[in-house]
Amino acid sequence: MKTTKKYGPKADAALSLWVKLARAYMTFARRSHDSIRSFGLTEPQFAVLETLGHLGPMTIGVLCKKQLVSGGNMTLVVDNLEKEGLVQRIHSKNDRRAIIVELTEKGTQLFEDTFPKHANNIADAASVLSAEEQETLSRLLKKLGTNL
Amino acid sequence: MKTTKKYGPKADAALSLWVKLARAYMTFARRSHDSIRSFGLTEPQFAVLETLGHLGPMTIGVLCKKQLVSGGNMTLVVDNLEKEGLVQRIHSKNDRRAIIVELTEKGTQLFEDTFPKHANNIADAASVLSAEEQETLSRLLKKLGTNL
DNA sequence: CTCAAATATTTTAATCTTAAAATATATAAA
DNA sequence: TTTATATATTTTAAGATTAAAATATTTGAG
Repeated sequence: MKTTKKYGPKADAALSLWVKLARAYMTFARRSHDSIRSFGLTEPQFAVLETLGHLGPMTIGVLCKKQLVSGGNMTLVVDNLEKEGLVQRIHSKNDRRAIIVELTEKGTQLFEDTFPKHANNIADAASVLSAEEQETLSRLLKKLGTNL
Repeated sequence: MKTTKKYGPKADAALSLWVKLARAYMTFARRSHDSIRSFGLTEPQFAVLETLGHLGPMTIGVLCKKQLVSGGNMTLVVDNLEKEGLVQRIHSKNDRRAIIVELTEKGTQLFEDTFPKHANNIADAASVLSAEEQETLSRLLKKLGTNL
C-alpha cells in the first residue's frame, strides 16, 4: 500500500519497507499454510512438530522462546497436538514446574513423512530468487531482526 | 532455528531464508504492536484505520484484499472499530450487497494524531539498515512476494 | 423474463494469539 | 530455617484468524 502522504523521506522509506516485509511474509506464510493444511495440521502445530523433530524434546518455555509466542498460546497448541496423539507432556524430574514436550511415535512418523515435502515447497517458493539474492536477503533480514 | 538435518542445499537455504523472514517479521511486528497498543488499538484495527486514513472510504471486500485477510475476520475487526466509534458502515447505493467503511470524525482525529508517531517508530526500527540496504531489502522482498 | 452462477458480507465453529492473573515450585537472601 | 523473589505453566478474557456455510444481491446466459 502506497501512502499518499509524506512523513519525511526516512519514515516513508521505512514504512514502505515494513509494508513489503509484511506482504512478503504473509504471502509466503499463505503458501506454507496451504501445504501444511494438507497434512492436517495448523501452522503453529507444524512449527512445534518441526522444532521437536529437529531438536528433540524441550520444555514449553523453550518452545515459547523459539517460536516467539506466549505461554498461554503454547499451552493450547500443545493441548491440541496432544489431543491428536502427536506429542506428549512429561513432567521434568529436575524441576516439577517444568513440562517437557516430546513427539510420540505417531508424531515422529508424521514429521518424517511431511517435512521433506514442506522443505521442497519452501524451496519452490523461494526459487524466484537466485542463490545470491537469497543470501543477500537472509543477511539483511538477520541484520534487521537483530536491532529489534 | 538451525536445522541439524539436510534436505539438499537449495531446500536448506530456502528454509533458512523462510525462518529469517518469519523472525524479522515477527520481531518487527512486535515492535509495531507495542507502539500501536499505546494508542489503545490492536494491529489489525490500526491497519484498517491507516488504510482508510490514507486512501479514503472503501468496501469491506477491498479492505480484505489490501489487508490479505478473510471476510469473516474483517467483519469482526470493523465491528470492534465501529463499537469504539472510529468507523461507520454505510450501505452502498450502487450495490446493496456492498458495505462502505469510512472513518468517523473521531477516527480521523485518532489516525492523524497517531500515525506520525507510528511512522517515526517504524523509521527508528529500520534505522539499523542504511538507506541502500533498505532499498535492496525492499527490492528483494517485492521480488519474493511477487512469485507467491 | 427467468434462472443459474457469481459476488459481498455475515455467521458459525475452531484455532491462534495476547495480557494479566493464578497456581505451583525453585532460588536466593536474610 | 524462613521468607521474599523469580520462574514455569495454566487459566481467563478478549481479540484475531481461517474455512465453510448461509443470506442477500448482482450479473449474465438462455
